[in-house]
Amino acid sequence: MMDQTHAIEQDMKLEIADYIIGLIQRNQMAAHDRLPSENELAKRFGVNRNTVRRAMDYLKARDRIYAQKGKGLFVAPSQEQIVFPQINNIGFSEIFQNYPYQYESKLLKWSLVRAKAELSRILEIQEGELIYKVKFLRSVQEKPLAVCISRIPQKMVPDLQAHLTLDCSINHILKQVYHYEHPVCKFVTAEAVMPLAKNMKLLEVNESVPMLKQISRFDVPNVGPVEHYTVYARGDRFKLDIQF
Amino acid sequence: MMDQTHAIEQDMKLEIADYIIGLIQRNQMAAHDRLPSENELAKRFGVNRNTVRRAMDYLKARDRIYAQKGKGLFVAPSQEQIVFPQINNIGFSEIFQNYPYQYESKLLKWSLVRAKAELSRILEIQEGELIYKVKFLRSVQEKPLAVCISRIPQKMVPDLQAHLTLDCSINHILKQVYHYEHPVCKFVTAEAVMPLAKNMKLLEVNESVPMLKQISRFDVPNVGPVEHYTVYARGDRFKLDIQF
DNA sequence: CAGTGGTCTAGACCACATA
DNA sequence: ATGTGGTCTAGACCACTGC
Repeated sequence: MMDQTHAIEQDMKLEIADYIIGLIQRNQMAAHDRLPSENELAKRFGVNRNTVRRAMDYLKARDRIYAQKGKGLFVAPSQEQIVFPQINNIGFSEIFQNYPYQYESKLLKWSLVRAKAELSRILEIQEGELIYKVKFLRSVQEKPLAVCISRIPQKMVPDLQAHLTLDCSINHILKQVYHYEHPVCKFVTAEAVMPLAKNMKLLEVNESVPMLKQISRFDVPNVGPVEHYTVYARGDRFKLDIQF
Repeated sequence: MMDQTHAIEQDMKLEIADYIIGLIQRNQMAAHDRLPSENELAKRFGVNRNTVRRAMDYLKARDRIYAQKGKGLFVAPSQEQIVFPQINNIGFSEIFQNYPYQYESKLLKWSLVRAKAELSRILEIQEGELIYKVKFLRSVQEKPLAVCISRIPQKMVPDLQAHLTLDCSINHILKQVYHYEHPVCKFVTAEAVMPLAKNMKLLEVNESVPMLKQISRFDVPNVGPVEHYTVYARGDRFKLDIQF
């Protein structure tokens, strides 16, 4: 079962994980095949089930396997990642108009808050000014993909809440209701982070799936900054693409 | 110690983690302050030390605390992240010429391999053609930041190994030795992943620190694709910045 | 009902740091 | 020598699945 001359890993977890990865890479197991149960693996490797569990957690975080409670562990399929082109004048809703994926955007909540230092700097407003904060859940193919938070100065969109519907698009509202030009992205930052507890449930991920966090600012031409936009996208389903 | 009327978290780990986050956010603990030991926290919360450990793992992955073996747990400072501007004609070495950071690039290994399907498609060569694969470790302020892998068709850089030194720059070699124009980035993809076991030691991170994985292609003007470039950057220290 | 993954307790040994 | 975090064993209970 195990290599007879395996290197002293001194970390049973990685040893077990490597063994499973080897099985998958050598095509001895295909996508959605069921792995031996945790108890079975513990017996075979002569370790405690807790050690097996840590190895499985490692593999889940790296998207090699997935678990179904009561059923078992399964080999994860090669992920079909959503490639998201980062273009400076286009948003989620517009991207997916040209994609063959079933796409859905759901309004989660909105609130009126006061701008703190960092936010007021980026939006070029005074600290303490009122800001609409609107949170969306974006899903593709019925599976959640990203949590997005728009922050827009109230003075630019008075009475915004009157136009927020369950499946509204901010860009659409800015154009149709407030008659702004199409906002343009001035910058994006992207970083890898671990999910916040509150987003784990929304995005249906466990705590070990990495997220791509993006912060951007959108301006209306000849008007100025209109939107501070934060995206937490599932790392296993989302890939940013920048063309030059 | 604990909230008297705390919500039933049904997950002691998150409850403990939230408590520590609260301490930090309310400024009751400052950066580099020492937390109570794991045994102490276990006593206070009336849970087993294993549960405390899982809570601490959660906080470490999110960069709220760090551990020192034999010493204790400490509040992590607000991370000074390296902001890396994604511009289409500039590489690591050139970026850091204009930064006040102490920067170092170290050649880890090189090898000559055959191109597989995906790689040959991107570099627009035949499958099986020989490719130089060169691996670097980039460090900033004495701390490792990213592992970078360059893949360059052998026919474009014959005898490359003769010019590889411990602190060489690929762009510099392409220009000075092979007299190419400065390569230009045609595209970049960025995604969040968990670290590979082999990169964990190099980058001095544990398995729960997310990585920003970037793949890009560089072309020499009027010549064509020259380099396939993969970067695994520490999520806690690296942020991508795109200006429009 | 038995088997599965998810969470937790209890206790052990190690390597490392500090006094 | 004591205390720390890091790893592991042994065993428990739960919620869920499928027979």
